[in-house]
Amino acid sequence: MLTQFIKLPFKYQYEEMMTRLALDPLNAVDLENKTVKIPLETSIITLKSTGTFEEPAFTLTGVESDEQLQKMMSIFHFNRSLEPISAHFAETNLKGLFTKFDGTPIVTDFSLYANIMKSIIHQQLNLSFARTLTTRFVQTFGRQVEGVWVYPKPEDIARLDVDTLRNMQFSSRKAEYIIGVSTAIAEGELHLERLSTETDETIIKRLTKYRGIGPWTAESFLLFGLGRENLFPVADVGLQNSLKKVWQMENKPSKEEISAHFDEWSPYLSYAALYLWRNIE
DNA sequence: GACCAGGATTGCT
DNA sequence: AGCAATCATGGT
Repeated sequence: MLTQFIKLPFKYQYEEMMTRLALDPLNAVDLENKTVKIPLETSIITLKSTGTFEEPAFTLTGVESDEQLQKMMSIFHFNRSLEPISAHFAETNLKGLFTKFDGTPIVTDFSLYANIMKSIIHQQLNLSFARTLTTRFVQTFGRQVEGVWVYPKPEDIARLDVDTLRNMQFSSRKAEYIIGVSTAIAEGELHLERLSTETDETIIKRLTKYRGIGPWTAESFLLFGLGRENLFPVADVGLQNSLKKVWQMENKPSKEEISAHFDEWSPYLSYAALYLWRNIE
């Protein structure tokens, strides 16, 4: 396919989104040229911004199939408008946040397996060390396509032993989780793409059966793997801290104090979470 | 040096 | 069902 041209009928914070992507050293982001290279299967697709916040426009090069095009549209939230979401939250107690961060999309990870691995690695670690570990993981076991790092295949990770990861500063428990989940995927027992058509509840139930995948990781899969719109990880400390700030509280709010607002924020709970995270970046 | 971090599991009441 | 200890290590 030739170059694709895309125009969006809604406001979109491309530069801000790119800056967030650039926080992960594995992402091939070029802020000067406003491009990012995305590895899909064996080819690299380049996204470039040619528009503005008010009138977003983009070019896509390297797309080889309609399926890849749809995948890109989905990853970057080009296929659904952000306007109804802004309108919805303008009537809620998060109005200020949604004014301030208007046009922030949910950008999903580039592969479902990458999402799960990244989440397990990030569990309980501060962001900077978590990124170090993730980068080390990908650059040791993954591969490069046209200069862009790609996560390894589950089969490759399934073959590792715990000590290999331990020597790379993974805890043995984290190493067990990573190898165990990768093994289940490699053997076909856990098929993430097939699972992705199920309901949120079913997916959480299925995923949390595996050692190393708890509620936080399962919810992260729904939100940043699949881009599901209506969930709020109440157990996430970052969200608790953000709400404490927004509501000007002495202490972090309890799960009950948070979930009391779910009716008000639904059916876009995920955006509430995303904009709250942005509030503490 | 304590305490926390975009948690999860295990074992104990 | 609910709590506490445990896990490894870097950041503050």
